[in-house]
Amino acid sequence: MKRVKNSGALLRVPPAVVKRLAKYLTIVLEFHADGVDWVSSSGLAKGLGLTSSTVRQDLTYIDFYGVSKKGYEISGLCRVLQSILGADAKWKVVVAGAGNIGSALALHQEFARKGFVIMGLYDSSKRKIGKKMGRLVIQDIADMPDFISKEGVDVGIIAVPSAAAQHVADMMVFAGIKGILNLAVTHLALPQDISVVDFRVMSSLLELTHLIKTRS
Amino acid sequence: MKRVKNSGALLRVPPAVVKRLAKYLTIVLEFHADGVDWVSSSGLAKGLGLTSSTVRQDLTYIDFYGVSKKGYEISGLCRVLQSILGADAKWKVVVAGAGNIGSALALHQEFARKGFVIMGLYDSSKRKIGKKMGRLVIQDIADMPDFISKEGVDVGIIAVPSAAAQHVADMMVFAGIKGILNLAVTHLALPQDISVVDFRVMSSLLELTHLIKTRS
DNA sequence: TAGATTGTTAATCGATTAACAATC
DNA sequence: TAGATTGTTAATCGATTAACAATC
Repeated sequence: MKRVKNSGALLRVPPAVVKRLAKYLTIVLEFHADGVDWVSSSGLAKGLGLTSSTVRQDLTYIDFYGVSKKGYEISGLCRVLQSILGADAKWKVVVAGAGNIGSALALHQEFARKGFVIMGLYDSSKRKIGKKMGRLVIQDIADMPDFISKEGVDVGIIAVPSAAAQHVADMMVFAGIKGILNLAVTHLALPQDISVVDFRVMSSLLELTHLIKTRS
Repeated sequence: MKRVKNSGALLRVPPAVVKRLAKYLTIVLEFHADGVDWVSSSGLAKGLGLTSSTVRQDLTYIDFYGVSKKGYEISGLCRVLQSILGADAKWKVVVAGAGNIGSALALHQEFARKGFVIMGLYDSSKRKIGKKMGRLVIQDIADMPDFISKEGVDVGIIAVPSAAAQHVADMMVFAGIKGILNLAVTHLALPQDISVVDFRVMSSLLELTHLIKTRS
């Protein structure tokens, strides 16, 4: 068992692995909270519905080593996973679209606990602007770009209707946003250096109904 | 160009393809609403950030044929995609967990428009039970299983805290649910014949922050 | 006809799994 | 020590892309 993985490079983590690293982090945080100190690759696998081989292969991409016969030390694993995912930093976030889902995310307690600070909630509807949502007041979306630039907001969550999504994304990018979580069904055409992750409940539901129709 | 694809079997659609079929459906419905009649594989690819080769390969799995030089006839493509995804049927849905996100999904207009009928919204908090959310009244989660069985509910959306998720899922399965959309961070251990799709905003956000940290 | 676009095959690329020496 | 579990390699499996004859 050599002390250097992948010739020490730790460069690009494959997309499929990144998706799972977030799962490892959540389960390992739970173990940590429960006072568990060590976990094996098969323990992680069982908790997440994976194979132990996949787990060990995945952990190959992070700068952390297990111990023969004991497994992985949980607090260290937490720290390294948080670091690689950026979960050890504070992220400034704005939400565009104060409909049911946008408002729910803006109020979502989990975000604050995990270092995502919701700085603003925006909408274009005169009827909504000025309304209080928890500790936030819904702002005019026309004021969003200045706020993003001035505060150095990192992440924009797009929860506006499909037809407005590209325009809102363009506003965010122009104002200097670094990444976008896109809840709208529209595909966003954006510059290469802007990170985008799509998050669509309707797509997931249709994936589910297809599975149901074809069983298993 | 033969008239039969994949020796006419049209059996299993690979998971990666299923995920994209939902995207094809949304964009094709938009085109349809805009009065467009035909779309080429490169037109679809451009709108979704894919290659035309991927699009043609994907459409190989559905029982629908394009026409040389014209592309794909949109209304027919809609119909076949809806059929394979189950979007042409009505689905009975319950939501467990009346927090911000559960309530937002229960009120989400898009669901009703797409054939997903929210039949009930459940919570275990005495403080919430009885409260009105739009046209729904929050019910005691203890009454959920009977309702699922009696009404033949197809899909359960789990939006309860992590610690309760497995228990709620077990209740749903016992009552005869067919599929679960899991918003909780916990991995659900369930029988093989129950379909599960995970849908986690925190995972997507961490995927995004990792991307931001590593640029591109 | 000429040109655009399909469906399909084959090649490439990436992800997962199996196997096992190293090791604590 | 004996046994459990790691990290790594190689084999398998699945997904994407490239190329092109068929065709309208």
